[in-house]
Amino acid sequence: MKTETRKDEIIKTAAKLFKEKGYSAVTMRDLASAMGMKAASLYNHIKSKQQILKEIIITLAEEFTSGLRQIQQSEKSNIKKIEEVVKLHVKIASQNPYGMASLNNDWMHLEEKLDYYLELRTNYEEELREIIAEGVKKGEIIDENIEIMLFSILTTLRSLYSWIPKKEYRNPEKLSQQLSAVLIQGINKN
Amino acid sequence: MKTETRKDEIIKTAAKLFKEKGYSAVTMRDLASAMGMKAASLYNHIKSKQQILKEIIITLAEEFTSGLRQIQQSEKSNIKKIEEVVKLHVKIASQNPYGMASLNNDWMHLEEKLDYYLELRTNYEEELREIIAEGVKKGEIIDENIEIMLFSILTTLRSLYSWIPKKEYRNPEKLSQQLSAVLIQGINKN
DNA sequence: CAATGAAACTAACAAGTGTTAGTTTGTTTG
DNA sequence: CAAACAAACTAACACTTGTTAGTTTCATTG
Repeated sequence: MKTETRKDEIIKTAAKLFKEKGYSAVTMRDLASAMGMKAASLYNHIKSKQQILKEIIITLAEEFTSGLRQIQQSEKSNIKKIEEVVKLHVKIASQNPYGMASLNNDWMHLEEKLDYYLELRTNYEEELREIIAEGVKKGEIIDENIEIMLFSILTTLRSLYSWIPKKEYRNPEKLSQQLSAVLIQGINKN
Repeated sequence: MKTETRKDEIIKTAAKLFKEKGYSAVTMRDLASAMGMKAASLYNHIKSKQQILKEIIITLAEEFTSGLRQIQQSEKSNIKKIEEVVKLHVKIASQNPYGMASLNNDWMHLEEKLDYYLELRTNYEEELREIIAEGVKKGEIIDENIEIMLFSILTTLRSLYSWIPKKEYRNPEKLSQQLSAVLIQGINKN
């Protein structure tokens, strides 16, 4: 684990600002001012505003993708896999709630990397859908509309970033467990 | 029901654009071009860009507030009240998915009306919390963490606008019922 | 000590921003 | 027909945007 570079600090600060006002509403002068420097100085460390967004979003999207792949390959029940997915989201959202806001709200402002992002996102949804479908087939999960179960779970997990900052939710283990309870009771037969 | 004015058309078009790129990224020239006119001509009908956002968001927020108040005042069980809340969200999101995107993603760009919006939002959450708490007390709802149940339900309902446009979900009655099933099985004791 | 390099600066740019003023066009109405 | 009106237009404004070029500052290193 290397020490944090100036570039890392800029990206972290940018993520915080993006969360508050959104990518488009944050100017390079806003960002510079939050860093205690002039806008032009930012360009000693980063290539463009666009690159900052790209690094925030793509890094996170790839974390989700590789996290889910690992869960998928494990030999657990499908219900257990969903519990692991909950843990994955809680973990990533706890580590980087600001970045998660950009991922959720500003992905459409990706330019060159937009297609790549959408591919990751689509694959992620498809793999999670697969887990649920498998669970239904094996009788672990109730036979309710799969799309609705998928999106109910996913949208709840996706908005975690917005309430994780509240102090009640600072303990990731406890949060994951309670969240799993609420989300899974709803789809767990018996 | 009056016929749609030019102003209404502008607001509707704006909502569509705001959904795609967010309030800050949409310029008055973008909006004008989507309306087939020049930017300056918009000002014959609206006062400012800010006013468009305000009308979109505040109208919707007040619809939610008055909808929930009616549910609150009815003499139903708390589980039934939650089912009504689901219906309310499905109904509003079906009628105006574009506006809902602005409500969810661009409320922070409200200026004078920001405090009023936050008040409505806080009250809404508080009343829903009350319904859940009441349900727990009366044994209708499992004794799990109330905040987690609240936010799990609310965030799912809040993102309805993003998947309602898909054709599988165009039937509000069916969607409400399936959604209630998934969300409520999770908190319904027995 | 001289040279290097990281990290800040000032000044400026071309393009785009929301908005205003004043004008034109064409339809409706007294 | 004249007057009034809705709804578009052109031209321009003051300001903000992301970014580049070139320069200065100062601690580290050969």
